[in-house]
Amino acid sequence: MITPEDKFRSYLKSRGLKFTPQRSFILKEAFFFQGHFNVDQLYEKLRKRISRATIYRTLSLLVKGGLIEETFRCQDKGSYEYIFGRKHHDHLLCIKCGKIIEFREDKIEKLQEEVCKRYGFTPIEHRLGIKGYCEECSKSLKKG
Amino acid sequence: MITPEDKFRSYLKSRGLKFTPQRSFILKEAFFFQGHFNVDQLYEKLRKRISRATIYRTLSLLVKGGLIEETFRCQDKGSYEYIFGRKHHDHLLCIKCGKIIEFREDKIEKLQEEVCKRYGFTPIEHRLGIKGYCEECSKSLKKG
DNA sequence: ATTGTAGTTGAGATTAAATTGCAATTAGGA
DNA sequence: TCCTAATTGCAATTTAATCTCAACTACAAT
Repeated sequence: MITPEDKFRSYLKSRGLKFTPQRSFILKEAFFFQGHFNVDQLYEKLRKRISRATIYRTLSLLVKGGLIEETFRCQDKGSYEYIFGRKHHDHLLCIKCGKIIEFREDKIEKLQEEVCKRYGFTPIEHRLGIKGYCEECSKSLKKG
Repeated sequence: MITPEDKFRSYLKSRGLKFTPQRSFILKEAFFFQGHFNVDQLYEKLRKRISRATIYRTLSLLVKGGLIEETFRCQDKGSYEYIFGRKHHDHLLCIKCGKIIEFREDKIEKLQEEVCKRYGFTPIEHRLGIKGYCEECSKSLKKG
């Protein structure tokens, strides 16, 4: 059973890079969020031990290593998501309360492949985000 | 037949804002690109007449007025697209040559609506971008 | 266990995008 | 034509993100 740390370590090793305590802490904290997070949230929890520069540098490595992914931008800040061991999914974003709903729709994935084929396009990654109002916020809009 | 200027003027009027020469020029230039553009490209063509600040301020108004749309970010710069009088579409982005291919796939749109219904979600807008290699770049990768 | 070295870190400087404050200017209704 | 609130350009500012560099350290070779 391969752990996130195993994966990160082997990515680093393959590039002649080192597994440092800072990188270990950042990996653990990123995992702790179990989903979406941004640099500020991470920095807030690690500021006593780790500088912003190192956080930025490490996030970039975690992306290259396939452990996290940059998702949509939120208020002009880069936003990340832990992807190790998780299936690909897309997002609904509530523009009122900020809630993020993950969904997976295989038919959409299939259709995307078809589109790519149609254009001779070789897809590497894709991102689908739908902005709107979540169920609760839709209701409160109708009422109020 | 309603023109882009009509639409922008009526948006401005509805908010008690003014239709200035600067706004007129920016609207025309944005339209001239017939598709995707960023602030730099616009500024390059208008620098003699219009300041960067005004371009940023006007783009924001054009977005609110429904004439342009912020699309994906490209190299950390906001990128816009003229949408007035055009149908919604999604994008394929070549990460090698930078080419942008627009496509429209109604089945994907339909499926998105279904997903939203499933979650009681009221969609306002969505964005689907697929990154990869365009036909030419795919070929040159195989060769080289 | 020791050593050597290439990679890493933190602090602060730097870059670049985008926003803001303000005095001078102007659109457009009265 | 006049009046006023909106707009503009400029420069200063803000903010995210990157970079520089001296001090430090992981880790492989010895």
